[in-house]
Amino acid sequence: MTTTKRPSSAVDAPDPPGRRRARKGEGDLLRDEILDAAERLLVEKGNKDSVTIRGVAKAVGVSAPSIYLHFADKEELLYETCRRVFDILNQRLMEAVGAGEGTVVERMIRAGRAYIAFGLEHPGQYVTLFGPGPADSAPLDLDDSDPGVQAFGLLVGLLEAGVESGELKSDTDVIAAAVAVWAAVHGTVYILISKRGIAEPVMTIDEEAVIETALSMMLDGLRA
Amino acid sequence: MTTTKRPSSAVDAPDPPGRRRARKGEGDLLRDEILDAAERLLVEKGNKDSVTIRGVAKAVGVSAPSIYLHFADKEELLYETCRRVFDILNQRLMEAVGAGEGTVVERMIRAGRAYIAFGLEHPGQYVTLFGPGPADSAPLDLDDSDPGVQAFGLLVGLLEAGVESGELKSDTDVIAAAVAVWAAVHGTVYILISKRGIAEPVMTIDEEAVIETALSMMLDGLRA
DNA sequence: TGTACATCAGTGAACGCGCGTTCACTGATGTAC
DNA sequence: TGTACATCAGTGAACGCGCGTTCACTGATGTAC
Repeated sequence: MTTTKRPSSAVDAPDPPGRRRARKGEGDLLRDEILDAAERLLVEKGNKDSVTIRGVAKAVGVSAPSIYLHFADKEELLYETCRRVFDILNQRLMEAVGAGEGTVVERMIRAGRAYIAFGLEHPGQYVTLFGPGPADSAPLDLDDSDPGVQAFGLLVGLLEAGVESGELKSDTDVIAAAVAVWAAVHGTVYILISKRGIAEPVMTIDEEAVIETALSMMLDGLRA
Repeated sequence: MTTTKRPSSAVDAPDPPGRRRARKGEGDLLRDEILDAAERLLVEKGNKDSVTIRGVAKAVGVSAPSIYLHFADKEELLYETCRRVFDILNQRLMEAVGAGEGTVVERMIRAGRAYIAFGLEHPGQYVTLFGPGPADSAPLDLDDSDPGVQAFGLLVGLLEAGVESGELKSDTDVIAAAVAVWAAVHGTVYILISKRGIAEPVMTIDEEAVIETALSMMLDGLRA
């Protein structure tokens, strides 16, 4: 079956060293490989600045300028990488909230758990999404298609439903509460990520217990 | 009074362009100026990597190699900068907890408020202290002199006192609860910092309302 | 008080490095005739 | 079916830049005699 005319390169060799060049219509194949590699490196380094165009190219097994065939510049590459990840998070949140009905409180717990689980599974991507952006970044003009805006809207909607149904305190400022809830789950993810491997020698942290405490704190404070 | 022999330089000119050289015993003066400048730049850039040795030197009005007269390398400079900031945070927390007695819950509220206020006042330093460290950073071996360990101990002690006095739930896992509480206040600081200037066009966030909601959520969840 | 000297704070030039990006190119792939 | 050609994916070399850090130095300050 090895009917390739290509000389010595192993036929099905893993991509990185010596990949097959894409056929004519298949330019987007490399694009996806680049995004995969960028995401992988992001997880590994846990830091936007440590992901370099040259590093991504090397990971894919391609020359650095090839990246520019698919992305205008480094910023666009990182933006697309993050967007893909964010879309997955959003999908998970929507599944958690939507699937099976239950009370608003139950749905919020499910959403919170899904959010935290996602963060702990994808620490590198998470930090990139929600970590401190470079201070010089122009205040992005968000619109409704932005996945962050969508996720936040989901949360606000949930809180509004809870207030209406009487499950949550009637005097809740839903925007402020949404930010506070987001802050609580975000903080939990963040602290657990940061402290992995740092706190270990000093104390062991029961991640499950922290998550349960955080979630129940959150809801006891909101419930009517 | 302008008895200086120095020729044209303005006598009391602001430091940056053309500072007076330190006298013999006063080498530490520059050290402090360097730390001040590093802290200032950290706040401005909000990012460790954007603070450069050359930038700090320029801000002080001194050549880059001068930095090495006072710090072994960039890492040490940044570490010392952070430590100074962390000591201030710790002091504020201890003041908040200690001054005036009150119930454990009241003291925790004061501490939480002090923590959040500190973070919002010093966003650049805060992010540097608690932001994602470089992934390659060796798992620091912390000891009891570390200000982070001290602050965490303060929180754990407070929670233990609350459990003992009956103010907090008797089955509280104090370590997990301490992490969760820390996560909540950290998350609040972090989200409010990140969203300043980003969310603005889309929605205005009432920072005070968020803080109050977060603190009360936290405590309603812990209270017996 | 005057002078020679050690000490100390700070400098200018240079190093090697990795970065993002550009440019002119190569050579395989598909298409028109 | 065979050949000439356009298109497209990808490359190698080079650019200018800012970085952390080192090195041999300068010149003011204080001290010993």
